[in-house]
Amino acid sequence: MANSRTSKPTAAGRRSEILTAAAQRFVDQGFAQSTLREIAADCDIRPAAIYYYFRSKTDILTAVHEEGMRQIKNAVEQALEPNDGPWQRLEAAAIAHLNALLEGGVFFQAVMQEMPKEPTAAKHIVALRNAYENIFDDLFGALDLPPDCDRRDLRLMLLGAMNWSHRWYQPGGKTPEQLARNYIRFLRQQLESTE
Amino acid sequence: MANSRTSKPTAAGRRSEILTAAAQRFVDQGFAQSTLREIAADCDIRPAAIYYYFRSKTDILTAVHEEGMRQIKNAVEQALEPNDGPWQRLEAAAIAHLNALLEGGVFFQAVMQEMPKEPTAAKHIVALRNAYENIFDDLFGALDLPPDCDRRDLRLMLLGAMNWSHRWYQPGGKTPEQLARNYIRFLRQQLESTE
DNA sequence: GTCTATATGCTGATAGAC
DNA sequence: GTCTATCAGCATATAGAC
Repeated sequence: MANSRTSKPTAAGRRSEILTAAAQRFVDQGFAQSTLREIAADCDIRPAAIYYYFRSKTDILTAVHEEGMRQIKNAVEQALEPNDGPWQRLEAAAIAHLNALLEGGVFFQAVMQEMPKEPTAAKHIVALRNAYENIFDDLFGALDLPPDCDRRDLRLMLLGAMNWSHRWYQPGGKTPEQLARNYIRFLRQQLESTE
Repeated sequence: MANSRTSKPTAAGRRSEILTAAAQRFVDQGFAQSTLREIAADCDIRPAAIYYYFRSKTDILTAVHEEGMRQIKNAVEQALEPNDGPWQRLEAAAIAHLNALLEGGVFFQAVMQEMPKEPTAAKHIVALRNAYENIFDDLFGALDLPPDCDRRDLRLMLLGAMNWSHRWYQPGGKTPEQLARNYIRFLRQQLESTE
């Protein structure tokens, strides 16, 4: 990584270099097991230099979450075609979500692994996450479903199944896209049996 | 907890007292953030005394997993009535699983939160978990499903949705039983559309 | 503005007392 | 057999150099 031997690696890209290294460590080892020393070593700087760019270790995790949520929101919104049907739109969102989680950048993967424990940071992150999940709320709201069918439970089921998949996913089997299509298909029977 | 002021609290129950305190801490704070000092304080013993009962901190986590897997296997197997239909049996297993995860003892909750990272311990735990998940493999295998329906994906979807639920679950809303019934119902349309 | 030498406290674990 | 005083090292973070 880090083709940082070009001109001045300082200042501009350094902060994002630290952020990427941290996100990778958090994904691989978890937050608590990742030390500032390791992260600094990954960036060829001294541990204490990190404190010029971030106020604390928790601050780094918070920044990782912000970047991860920004990326996934973009990815899903770009995948949505306004003229598609509601099920197609939901499927497109699910594919984008699962692709980002299983094969995308480390930031969103880090998001799904561990939240900041510190209360104020946690509250901030939860708000970001809710804003993202609202996208899925709208997508489920647009479906034509039987009245006894709890859309919230449906959404929780789909997102839960997808989010949990990064615990067992191994590249080489089904692709994220195939997996997402299947998950959607399983739920879609619900609709088709009423028509 | 710990009505340990009866006669000799030593030796016999002490190991399980440590194990329970550790499991609780792991659930509340995660493995790395939980210190032996805290666990010892919970049991009114000195930190180093733990080493009489366990070889290392990782050993404690491994023991917690073993106990958790033992408990969930028992709970699910006892919930299965041999004479019920395949969907009823699957539903009963899902209810038992989700009940244990969301309202049951701390051991199974700890299991779902964090695996041992040390390779040999991890391998051992993965084997235990596979043995448990085979129960669900059998339950899905007994269903009468369309041939193009991948049972493995179905199982992964159901277990993923359930396992993820302990990230957002708050007592007071839907009960684990209601939730499990809904998850099963969403999948079950699959069968009914073929009959 | 950018980074470093260094402090302070806490960690898991050991060697050995009762 | 049961438990404790204590170690050696690493954690994050600060005060201050360039």
